[in-house]
Amino acid sequence: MASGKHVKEMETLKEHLAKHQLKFTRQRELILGAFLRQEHITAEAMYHQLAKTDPHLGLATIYRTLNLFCDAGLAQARHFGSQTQYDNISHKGHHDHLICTGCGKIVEFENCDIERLQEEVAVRNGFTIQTHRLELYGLCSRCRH
Amino acid sequence: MASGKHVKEMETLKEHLAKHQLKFTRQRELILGAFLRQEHITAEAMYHQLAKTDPHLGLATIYRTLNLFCDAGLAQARHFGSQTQYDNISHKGHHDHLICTGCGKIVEFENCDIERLQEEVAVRNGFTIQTHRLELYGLCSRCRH
DNA sequence: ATCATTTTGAGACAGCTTATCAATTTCAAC
DNA sequence: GTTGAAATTGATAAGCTGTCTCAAAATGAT
Repeated sequence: MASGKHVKEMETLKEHLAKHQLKFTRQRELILGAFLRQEHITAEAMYHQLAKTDPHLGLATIYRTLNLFCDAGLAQARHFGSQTQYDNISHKGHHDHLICTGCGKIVEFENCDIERLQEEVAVRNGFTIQTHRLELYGLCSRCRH
Repeated sequence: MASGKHVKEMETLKEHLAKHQLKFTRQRELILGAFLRQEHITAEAMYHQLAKTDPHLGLATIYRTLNLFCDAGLAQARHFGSQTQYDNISHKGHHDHLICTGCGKIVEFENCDIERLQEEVAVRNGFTIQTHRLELYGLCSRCRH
């Protein structure tokens, strides 16, 4: 099928399936391919996205499969607002947000020093970080008057 | 009423109410008092807690009021699992969270260095920080096996 | 090809949160 | 202190996400 792009992840999935007596299906292959193209996505969004090419792919199957990816260590569920975001673990370059409470403007940033300190905090508490979320709320220069 | 314990927060609430043509009610005062005694709580938990002394306080009112506190900057909503936790902002400065994606355990921490770096990022982008949210997701020592 | 086992799809169902609306409360103006 | 427009409340209905159910289909070892 589709090029040798996501071979490593496909292998990870197959290993997980084998280890748990689960089967490799057309749907699981399809959903993994679509998932790996995203940085993060909701089940609903993927449902609509895949409906174009696969109208009969059920929403329940997508939920089940994304949760399977979490078990296999390929994805990570994050609850955001009222929905669950499934983050692509293999996708690096995490970006954090500065959010203006006045006008809603969002500025993305990255800061290695902060990430390093986060790692220290985690280790000190016996945690292994998978992902994180950092949002700074405040007023941008325009809104501060 | 209840001692001069949460005067500052009560003032913050009253200012917010005045600014938005909202009214100061018995329920809002009651819920704020109960809320400030917690570090974080769910609407459901507060409902049961307050039911002992106020059996006719509606769940919808608690949700509405906790969301109001978020608008007023007294609370911050955090979605975990299928529920929403309302964090008490005023509680000892600001605490961030280490969240175990395996068992749901939450460890709170504070780190001045991270806060300082956040401030730097904000200044560099012309922002004045009002509050922030930092959540580290990963596996705790037990769940890592 | 056979067949036990797993998976799928569609919809029913369940948990958490918000919307609805008549009755009540607040509060500013008398 | 009354009055009355506007906001709030409580009870419940409705909405949204996500999971469960189960008959039909697909998988994969033999």
